[in-house]
Amino acid sequence: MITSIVPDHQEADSRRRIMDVAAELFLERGVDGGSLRQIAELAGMKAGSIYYHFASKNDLLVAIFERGIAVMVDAFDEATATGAELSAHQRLAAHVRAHLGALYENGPYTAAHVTAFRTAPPAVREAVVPSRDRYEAMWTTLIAELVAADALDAEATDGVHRLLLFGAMNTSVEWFDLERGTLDALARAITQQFWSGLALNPQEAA
Amino acid sequence: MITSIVPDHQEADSRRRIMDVAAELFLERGVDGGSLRQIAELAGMKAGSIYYHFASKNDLLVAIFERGIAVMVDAFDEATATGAELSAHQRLAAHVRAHLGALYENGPYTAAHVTAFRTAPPAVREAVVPSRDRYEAMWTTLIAELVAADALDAEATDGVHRLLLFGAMNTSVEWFDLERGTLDALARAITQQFWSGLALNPQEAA
DNA sequence: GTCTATACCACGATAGAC
DNA sequence: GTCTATCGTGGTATAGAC
Repeated sequence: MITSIVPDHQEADSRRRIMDVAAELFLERGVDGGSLRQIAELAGMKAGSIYYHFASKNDLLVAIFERGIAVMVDAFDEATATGAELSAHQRLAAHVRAHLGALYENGPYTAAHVTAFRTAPPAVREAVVPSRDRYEAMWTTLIAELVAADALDAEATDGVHRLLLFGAMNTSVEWFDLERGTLDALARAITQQFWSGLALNPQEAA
Repeated sequence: MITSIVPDHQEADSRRRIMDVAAELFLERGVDGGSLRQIAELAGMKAGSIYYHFASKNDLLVAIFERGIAVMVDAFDEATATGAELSAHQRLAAHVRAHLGALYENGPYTAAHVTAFRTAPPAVREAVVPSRDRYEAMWTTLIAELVAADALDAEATDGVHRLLLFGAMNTSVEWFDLERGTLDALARAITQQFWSGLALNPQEAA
């Protein structure tokens, strides 16, 4: 095992370890349910030491939520970045899959953000709102493009259907288990429900 | 104004008032964010007095969640009870509207259950699981009937699509505002998305 | 049925040694 | 960078007067 030559990475490592265990705890027990004492214990230190890395619990929350949003944004960008020519349906499917990947395949940050945000202190919520809005705008743009390409009903542009899609994707953290199903299958189910619904004879919808 | 003849309803009234303000508080701030001191103040009494009506905060939580589930169950039953002959699409629409009614038109109980359940203590969650399961079973049966009537894709019977529908309906408490939109319109949007999707040319879905 | 008073504990946060 | 020790606050819950 080779020891790094640069001075020492303890600070960055510890900061990250705190965030990792804290995000997991907030995801499971909520903002108020996860205490700094528990976080410290899981991170292998004492509660007071956390304050070397974060000025307050609120600061730690903001850092975690911002990271959760950054993970979503990165996933969105990567889904777009495939050089291939994609159909409208394929584009939507790729972004749904990417969002689910952010929720389940890149640490607990996005899932913690989605579940714990609503009970965070107002100051924390306000701090991350701009980043949240930026991610939502990416989806608004995507859906507008699909509508403009004559792929989707213009009704989708009013935002409600985007929010319903978010609801379906995000609430999956309450019941989806990676060990009992694949993300690809879940993404297909969500995309299908959004795209063409489940009716055998859709025209029945008077 | 006539005063009741029976001894006095103070106990039942106070108990209900505590539950009302507590449900609202749990809905807004989460289980740990709503303290018995705040609840007592909103209910017009002191914290210690709550213990005359509930043995513990957990007991209060269970009572609130159970009531939230009962409100959903009642709404479901009433949606079914219309004597009229309904098409499959109309039946689904009626039940979606009823579920939204439980979330928004019958007090904060169902909304509190939907948002605060996940961070409640394990003992509380376990206590209400049977009631939750009973409500979910009602939906499972409904969807199975729609599938059997050749109205829905058999895929809907695996449960995933029911959970996605729940996610779309329940997450609306995060963004839907009764003063800026009607429940009827929201119910139509959700039903349409579930039933026939948003694609103009669904067959594109390869 | 509600009050006052209080026990006991866990919380977030700070100060200063090492 | 982490520790120990501690402060002040606010949490749930209980006892007993009224």
